[in-house]
Amino acid sequence: MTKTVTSIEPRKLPRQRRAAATVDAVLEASARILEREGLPGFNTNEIARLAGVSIGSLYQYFPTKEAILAEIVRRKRIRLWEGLSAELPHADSQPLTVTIRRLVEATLDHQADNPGLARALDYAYAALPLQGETEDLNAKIIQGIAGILPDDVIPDRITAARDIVAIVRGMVDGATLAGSWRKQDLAPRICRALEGYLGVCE
Amino acid sequence: MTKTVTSIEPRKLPRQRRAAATVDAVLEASARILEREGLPGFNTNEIARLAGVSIGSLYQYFPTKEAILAEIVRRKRIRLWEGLSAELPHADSQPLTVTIRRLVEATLDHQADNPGLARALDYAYAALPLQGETEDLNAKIIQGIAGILPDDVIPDRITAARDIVAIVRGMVDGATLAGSWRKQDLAPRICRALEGYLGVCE
Amino acid sequence: MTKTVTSIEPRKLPRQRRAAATVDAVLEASARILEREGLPGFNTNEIARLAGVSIGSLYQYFPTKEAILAEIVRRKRIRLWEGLSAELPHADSQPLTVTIRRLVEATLDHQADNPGLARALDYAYAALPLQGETEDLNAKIIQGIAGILPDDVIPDRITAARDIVAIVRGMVDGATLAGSWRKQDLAPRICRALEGYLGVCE
Amino acid sequence: MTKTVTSIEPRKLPRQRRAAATVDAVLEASARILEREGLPGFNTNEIARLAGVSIGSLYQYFPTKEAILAEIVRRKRIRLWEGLSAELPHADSQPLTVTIRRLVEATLDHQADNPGLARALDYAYAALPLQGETEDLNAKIIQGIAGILPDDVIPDRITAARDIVAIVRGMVDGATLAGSWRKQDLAPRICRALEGYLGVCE
DNA sequence: CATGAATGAGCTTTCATTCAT
DNA sequence: GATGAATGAAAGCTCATTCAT
Repeated sequence: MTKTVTSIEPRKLPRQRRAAATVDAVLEASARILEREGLPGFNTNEIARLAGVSIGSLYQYFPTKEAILAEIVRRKRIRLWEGLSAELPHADSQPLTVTIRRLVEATLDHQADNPGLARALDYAYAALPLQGETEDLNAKIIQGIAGILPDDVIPDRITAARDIVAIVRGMVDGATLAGSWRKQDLAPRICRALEGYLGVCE
Repeated sequence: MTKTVTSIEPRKLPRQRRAAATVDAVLEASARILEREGLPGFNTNEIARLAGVSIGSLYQYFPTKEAILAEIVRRKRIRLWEGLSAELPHADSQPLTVTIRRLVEATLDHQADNPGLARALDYAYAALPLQGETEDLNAKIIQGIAGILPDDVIPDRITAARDIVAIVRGMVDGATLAGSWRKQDLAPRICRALEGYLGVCE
Repeated sequence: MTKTVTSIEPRKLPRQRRAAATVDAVLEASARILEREGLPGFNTNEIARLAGVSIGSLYQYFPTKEAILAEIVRRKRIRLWEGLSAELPHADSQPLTVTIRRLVEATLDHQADNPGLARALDYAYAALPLQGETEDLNAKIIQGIAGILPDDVIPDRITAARDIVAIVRGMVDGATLAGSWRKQDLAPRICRALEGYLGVCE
Repeated sequence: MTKTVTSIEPRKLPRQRRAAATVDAVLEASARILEREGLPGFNTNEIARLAGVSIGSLYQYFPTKEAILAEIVRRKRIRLWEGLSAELPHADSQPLTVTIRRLVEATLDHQADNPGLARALDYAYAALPLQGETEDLNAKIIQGIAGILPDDVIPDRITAARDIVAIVRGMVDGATLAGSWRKQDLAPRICRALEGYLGVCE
């Protein structure tokens, strides 16, 4: 009758510790499935099964399966932002290339845990009507990167920041797809591309 | 994903013109759906409807829905390879940066028609048990690019070629996601990154 | 992605005879279930099972279970209107009480086949976002009845027509609920109420 | 519908005031939901939420959701009977039409508070394995009405009483469905029908 | 007693695929 | 060959009810 508008926001916050464990289990199982099976294998029954949780419990906390996806993205973004923002304050006191390298390494550290996951999320991401906080985090990341760029050389720093993110994402996804990678191999290659893009190759 | 292995090859070659038209209609409809709705909206009933073809006819030419995807990828790769291979012969007689720019522009021309499609295919691609010809084309593209790289500066030319493809892919996808792009804006940015990566910034 | 707005209209018209049989089977099974189990027992799995049809076939023709309900209502209304409209032309040439009696009898004939069904439909009816044709039929029925009422005595003929329908409906539902009824018993009682309402008791 | 027979009686009498408040809150919330969403929206989780009571508490006092429904019906019947029985003693000392009018007005007063509720209850009513007290009240109401009917004119006073109830119910439901109504408009129309039915139009 | 997390049967609906016409 | 009706496994999700805390 009165069709409730299904949002993508988590349904209710877990008040008891037991509930938080359930939510975590669901998210972890989801991430694993996403990584192993990709988007096509991402279904709530399988998630619940792997999480060792009843399907009903899953839906206590997430109104739709997209909401699970959105929460994974949100949590990932939070952690990525934590990693990046730790580096930004030092940008003033060191050469740009060093800051860049630090940011790339932070990103690779962040991806290293579950490399396949990022690809699936990157793709799913676009399809999601992304909610406030995650969008804010994205903006923050872009702004943060834009902030370290020298405004005398870079005409449009926001576009540049977006390009930087795109380059890193593209290269990490590519490397992941081709097999596995080690930070010490991949990071320098990414940095070369970024430095070239920024015109700071010496 | 883990499914019973069915051939992904097109079921039978369309000998008659009518049949070829059917196949084309299916592929075009599929591409449109993929572009508009992404992988989740990609279903055979809808494809048949949009193609103006009965579902039965669709299955005359494609044994599974993955086969449709594979054929789209195959055709796209063919065209991309056509675009790229036309530039490669001139690589010897011109500076590397010129060749790079030509290749980037050829790629952007190729993507310009249906910008959203590439993202979906890139993602779907990995899930597919890729068949011979398409894999060959991928290899050819990588080899072709590797071939123009100076082997005195680049230690591992195959990896470099892969990175180049990844950078281009990443930046085009990023630009597509952010909105629309114009070749004359995007190409120089991509080239800067590539040149930096290759260490040829002057 | 693009959530198709689910209407209540039948999904596609059956083109082959086989398909029409499927649709009829679904509607018949639905009516039987509605009659026997009421609204709570009205579920698509049970309907398909009783209809001897796969659940998929059911959804080929009806986008939602409400659409089935709507179609049942629509078909019932058509038949009721057929029954009533056959009597209306004679209204001029006979006393009002005779016309009333004829209409009541036509209604009882119409209800006699599946007495329980009407109650469920009457209730479900209100919850349905009723579509054009059925609403039109309702209006026609009200208008038709209003048309036979003497406008010199009845101030608001539309309200009167609605009251008449309500009285008949109420008494038939009541009689059905109390057990079973015979037309020759029930019709005179209904007519007495209607005549009293219209002020034509002699 | 065909279910394992569970008692429908309230689970335990609320001895403390707090408990009575819980029961009342549940019943009020249920009524509101029933009125706004109808039978399909009537679910215990939602009821508990709207009542501001935990689902566990709800099940302390009502063994099943049907029990809630039954209790609502029971309380409504009690109040209706209170309204009606206040009028019955005067039946001897006044004309039948006056008594009828009084009873109709009492009924309308009773319905006025929550007009939509009655329809849902009337329908749900039939599905319920009605328990002793409510059935008694129904009988009392019928008997009470039958008692005021002149046995010289009305052959079967029980049937007549049932018809009267059915007419009133039908007309009130109809008026409610058509929009809202005012007692001073609706009561006379109902009375006309009843008087006609009873053959007391002057 | 109250709470609310958890359960899972069961409902609605989709969609890849087959097969009679 | 083409058609589209039919299929049914499987996915998404709800909700009555229980039970540990």
